[in-house]
Amino acid sequence: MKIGDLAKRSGLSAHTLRYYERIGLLPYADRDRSGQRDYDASILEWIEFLRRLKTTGMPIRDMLRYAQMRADGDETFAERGALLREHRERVRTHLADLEACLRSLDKKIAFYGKAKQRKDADDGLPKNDDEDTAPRPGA
Amino acid sequence: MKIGDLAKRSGLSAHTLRYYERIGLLPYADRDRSGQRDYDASILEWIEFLRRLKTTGMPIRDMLRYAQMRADGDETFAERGALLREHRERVRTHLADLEACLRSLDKKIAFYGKAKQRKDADDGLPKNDDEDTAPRPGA
DNA sequence: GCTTGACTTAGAGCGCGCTCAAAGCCGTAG
DNA sequence: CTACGGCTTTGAGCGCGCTCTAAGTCAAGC
Repeated sequence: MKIGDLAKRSGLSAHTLRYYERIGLLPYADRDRSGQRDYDASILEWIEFLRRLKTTGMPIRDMLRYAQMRADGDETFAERGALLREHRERVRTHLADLEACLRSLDKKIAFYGKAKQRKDADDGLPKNDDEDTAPRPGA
Repeated sequence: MKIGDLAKRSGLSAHTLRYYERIGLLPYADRDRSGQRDYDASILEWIEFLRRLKTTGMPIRDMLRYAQMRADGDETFAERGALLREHRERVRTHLADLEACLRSLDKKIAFYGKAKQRKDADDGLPKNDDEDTAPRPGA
C-alpha cells in the first residue's frame, strides 16, 4: 500500500503520515525499489490506536513514549499498562468535567429558551435563574 | 478587586486576564486613578462561563462572537441561544467519541492485565483479543 | 527618602501539532 | 518521447492560546 492509499484509508494526510514517521510515532516504513513507502495493512490498527489516544487528549510526547516501549518488546508490558491506566484516569476526570459543563450549558440554553418565549412581553426576568445580560463584555 | 486578586480567585494568571481583555473576551476594566484595573466581583461569573466554554472545546474566536453578541444587548438573544445549541451538539458528539475511546482503552488495559498474569508462563496469547506486540514502531 | 512589589503597556516568543514549499526522482499512459 | 501525477527529502511556516520580557509608573512600609 502506497502512502496516498494509506492516507485515504486512515483519514490522515500523507503529510501527516510522513511527519508521524519522522518523529517516531509510526515505524519506519519499507521502501520499494524506487524509494517509495510500501505499507502493510496492519499499520492501520496502530494508527487507529493512536487516533484514540489523540482523541482522548494524550500529547504526542506520551504517545512516543508508548511507541518506544512497544518497540522495546515484551519486557515493557507492565510499563505500557501503567501508562494507559494513568491516561485512563485523566480521561475519566476530563469526561466528568465535560459532563458537568454540558449540564451547565443545558441550563443556560434552557434560560435562553424561556427568555425567548416571553420576549418583549414580560420584563421580569427570573433573577434566580441563569442571568446573561452583563456590562459591556467585549466592548 | 485588583488583577492579582482576581487571578487568585479565577484561577487565571494576571497575564491571561490582560490578554483576554486585549482580545475582547473580558470587558475593558475600570482603572483606578493610578491606572490599575479595578474589577467588580461579578466578572467572576463571566470568567467561569468562559472556562466552561473552553473546557468543552470552544475556540476563542467563537467565544469572542458570543461576547460581542452579549455586548450588543438583548436583540442578540436568539443568536446567542443558537450558538450555544450548536456548541452543545458538538460537545455531545465529542463526548460520545470520548466514551467510545475510553471503552476501547479499557479493553486494551484489560488485555495488559491478563497478559501480565500469565507472563512468561503461557506463550499462547489470545489472538481474538487486543493484540499489542507489533513490528518496530518508533524504531 | 528609598526600597519593594504589584501594577501598566506593546510586542516578542513559545510549545503544540501539524501543513506546506521547494526541488527533484520515478513510472505509467498517450 | 514526453508529460503527468505521485512520490521523495529537508526545513520553513502557521494557527492557537497563551506566556513572558522590557521599560516604566505608582503606593505603601521602613
